[in-house]
Amino acid sequence: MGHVEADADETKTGDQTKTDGPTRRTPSADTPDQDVADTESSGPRGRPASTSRHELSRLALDLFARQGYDETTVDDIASAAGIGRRTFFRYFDAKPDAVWGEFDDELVRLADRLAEAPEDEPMLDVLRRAVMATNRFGAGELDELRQRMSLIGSVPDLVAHSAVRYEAWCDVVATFAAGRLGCAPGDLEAQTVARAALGAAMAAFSSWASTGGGDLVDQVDRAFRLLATGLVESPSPR
Amino acid sequence: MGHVEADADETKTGDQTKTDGPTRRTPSADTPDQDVADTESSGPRGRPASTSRHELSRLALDLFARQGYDETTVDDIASAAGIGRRTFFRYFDAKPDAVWGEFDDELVRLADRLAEAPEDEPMLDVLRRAVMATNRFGAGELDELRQRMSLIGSVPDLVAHSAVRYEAWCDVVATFAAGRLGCAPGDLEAQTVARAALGAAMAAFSSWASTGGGDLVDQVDRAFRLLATGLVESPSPR
DNA sequence: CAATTTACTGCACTCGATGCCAGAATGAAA
DNA sequence: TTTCATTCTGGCATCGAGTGCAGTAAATTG
Repeated sequence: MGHVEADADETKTGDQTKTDGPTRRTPSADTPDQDVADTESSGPRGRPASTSRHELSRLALDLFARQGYDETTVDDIASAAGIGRRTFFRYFDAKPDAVWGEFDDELVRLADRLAEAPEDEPMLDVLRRAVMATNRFGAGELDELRQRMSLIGSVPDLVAHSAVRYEAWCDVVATFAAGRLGCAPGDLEAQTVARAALGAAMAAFSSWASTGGGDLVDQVDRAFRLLATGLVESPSPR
Repeated sequence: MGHVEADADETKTGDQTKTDGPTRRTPSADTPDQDVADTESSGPRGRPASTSRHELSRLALDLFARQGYDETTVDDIASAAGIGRRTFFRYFDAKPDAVWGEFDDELVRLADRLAEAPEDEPMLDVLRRAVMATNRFGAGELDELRQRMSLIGSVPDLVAHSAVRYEAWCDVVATFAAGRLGCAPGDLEAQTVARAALGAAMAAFSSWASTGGGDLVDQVDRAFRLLATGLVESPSPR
């Protein structure tokens, strides 16, 4: 059970996954753009957050790179950030989450792109383009991304945790595929498409993160083209 | 006594993954076939194990089904089995491992089948048949398997842990694919094949475990055929 | 200043996991 | 029988992740 929640009625009130910080919007500690407020000068109401999710993430990543993931305790991260251990868990549900930047945001973007695609564009083309599009990063972010992906692929604890994230990704794709195929997201066809697509994306990431082999988006492109040709090298590719 | 192999510098110190019990061979507690020993009756040397991996697994599975995975502590399992908590961890590296029966054995069988396949049989056909073959279970085992897979797919902790197991599966397939494709197992092509195949297998399991939809082997068959046709329904050529 | 709102954090606790080590149960050699 | 080597057992202590609770700190508004 579990996987695909086909319905739309959102009965669950729970605050789902922590997306930003203690409440929801980053107060100002990270992004210096608070001019977008209402007409009047009205900062957020209560005590301002002492750090930000992104700040913590960067800090943690740094420690992981230096002394290893398992050798870095949450206490280490917290005290390095000048906050209490308990506060760390207000920003992240779990230690591994610090490695997954704003993954949830990317999920939403992916879903949007899939939904926007013209109906007559072949399913796998839509998927390929959408995944490519959601993985275009600026040169500045690329290094950090590579670091994240490398960790995620090598540290057992992170490999394990990644499954939960990837399953969410899968759900998005399965929902899209189900729409195209005219079946339920949980059906074999939609699930196969979704999980195979996930496989292609993971292969691209894996190969990109380990060997410095070229452009990430290009790897995604190649992996998905392989998928579309039944995993046989096509005679006349690009 | 198998291959004792005294000398030869044994660089691999780690006892790899616990495959059977405290040492390596099941003493006798579970499988009543010890006639394979030498001519003489020579039971194992030290104190006999008080239970077996399989016994513990069944017991744990039972508790999980009754009170839920998270609600069942290792202490619960241990005391239900009449052993100490510490002893549980002699049989299993971690709590989730109790749900994964003899997965490692299946991995070996898969690798064997892949290696035995004739060179001229198409790669995906070999994969499809091999996965199907390693998933034929007797009626007696099917219920337990369904229970396992259902847990693995629904309990977050188990979903997470599954990634580690599946990665081992992927490695086997990637090695095979690399041989067929003439590339390294870590290359994009082999990785894509391996992870897409894993996706197909997972989709089959998922769909089989959730909906009582028919035969497991048949689901595997269909998922892999979808893969081979570029994820396009192929009953009638377009 | 008081009230309100929001964030921080220490404390206590549960549970998974691990190292250490004494002890128990067995077969074999002396 | 005694002794020894071998192998499994399991209590104890310890660490780290994660959580509920309760109290505190900092900001805005009136």
